[in-house]
Amino acid sequence: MITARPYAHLVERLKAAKLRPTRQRLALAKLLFDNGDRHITAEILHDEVLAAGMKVSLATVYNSLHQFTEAGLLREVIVDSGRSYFDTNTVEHHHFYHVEKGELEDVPDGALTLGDLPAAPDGTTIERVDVIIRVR
Amino acid sequence: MITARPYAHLVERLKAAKLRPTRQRLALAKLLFDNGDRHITAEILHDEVLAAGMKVSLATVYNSLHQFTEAGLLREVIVDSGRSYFDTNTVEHHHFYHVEKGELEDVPDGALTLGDLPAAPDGTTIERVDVIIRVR
DNA sequence: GCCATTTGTTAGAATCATTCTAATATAAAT
DNA sequence: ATTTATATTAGAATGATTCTAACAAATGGC
Repeated sequence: MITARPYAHLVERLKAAKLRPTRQRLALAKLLFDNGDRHITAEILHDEVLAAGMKVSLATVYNSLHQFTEAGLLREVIVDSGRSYFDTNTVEHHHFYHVEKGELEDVPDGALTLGDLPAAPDGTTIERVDVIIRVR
Repeated sequence: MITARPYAHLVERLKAAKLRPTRQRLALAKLLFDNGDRHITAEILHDEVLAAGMKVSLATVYNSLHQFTEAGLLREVIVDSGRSYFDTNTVEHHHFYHVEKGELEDVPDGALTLGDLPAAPDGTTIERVDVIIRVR
């Protein structure tokens, strides 16, 4: 809930993830988590945080995105060998990737059903399954 | 077929793709297409071509991989935001990706069936669908 | 509470994968 | 064979990402 103290819930969220609620992380968390579902790159988030008038280096944006991902607050989506996307929707789901615009979009829940998965190779375990539908 | 003139079939293959059969491209084509199905990165292919005693720059390896892909001789597989993999099997199929080893493996034909695809977003067309099964 | 020590965080500099472009080589035309 | 056009190569430049040294915050002893 967003109250009179607009960072209180973000402070709690970061603490719960065992990350100190620093000025930089709070600025990033606000952009990420107070704006509905988002698919974002480090570069774009960095531009946004600067546009909001806060000084955070690009390296810190990268560090934070990875820490948030590790903590389960974000999910990394790999669709482009050249830049990483991060998704604020951490529930297992799939994606459309608009190749030309470089934009990601969720496949609506239940719109895609994956049959039985094949057995994982010798001595390996399945960690995650991603379906990427490339559109133009 | 590999005959007494070990490059003849590769020369034909490159010509058919409207690419001049240069020394560099032949060396790369030999490593790629005369060794069964392969999943390879630019870096690895470069190491291999050097190990074979031929001088080809890494930039040329990249150029050639992209030209081969454009010509339909290779298929790019995106599993890692940081490096590109190229697959000599150009038939539509899916992959296991061993996250730790950084190795790709084909999902056996028919072992994975994808149900009906969701409709592509407003004014877009599906170009390609990839399923990546990340294993550990 | 205050200082010392440890632990966590930040961001400038370095690295690595990839692409760009100027130089080189091959092909086509005369 | 020489010129002109086109294709190819690879060194240098770029862009995304990571590393590490400087910095800041927390903890423990007094």
